[in-house]
Amino acid sequence: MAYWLVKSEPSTWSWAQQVAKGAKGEAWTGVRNHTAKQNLMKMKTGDRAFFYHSNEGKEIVGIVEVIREAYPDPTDESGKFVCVDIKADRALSKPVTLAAIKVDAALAEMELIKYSRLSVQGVTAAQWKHVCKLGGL
DNA sequence: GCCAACGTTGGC
DNA sequence: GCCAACGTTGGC
Repeated sequence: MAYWLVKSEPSTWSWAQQVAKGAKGEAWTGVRNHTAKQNLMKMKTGDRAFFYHSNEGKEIVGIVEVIREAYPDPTDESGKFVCVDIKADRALSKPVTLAAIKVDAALAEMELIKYSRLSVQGVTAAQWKHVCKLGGL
């Protein structure tokens, strides 16, 4: 199983909205970047991803599960980009902030820090475990 | 195919 | 609100 991190501005799509969708999940649309698209294409059903709030909050707030693998993004008129369906798995009991990630040596290599603009990123197993621990899981 | 101009994202 | 990073566009 692979691990990922997806970013959203809460004003556009928040963790609370994702949770409200329940087990049915929701399409993760709107990716218009080829690097992010490549990551979406690699996602498998059952993979987990951190749900990160950009701009407001700037913290990892929960974990989602991939429930449908990449298919054409219905919101993309050009037909070039894809989306996946995800459902909320569980919330972190304590959100992990960007500030906390930045000062943690174990997380210094996270793409969140290096490529702050990339909206779909890969996370290593070691990083995943560490963030879960910080998050109180 | 190069590169300048411009737009967008997202942290501060 | 500013600015750095970086992707995209379009002229040549």
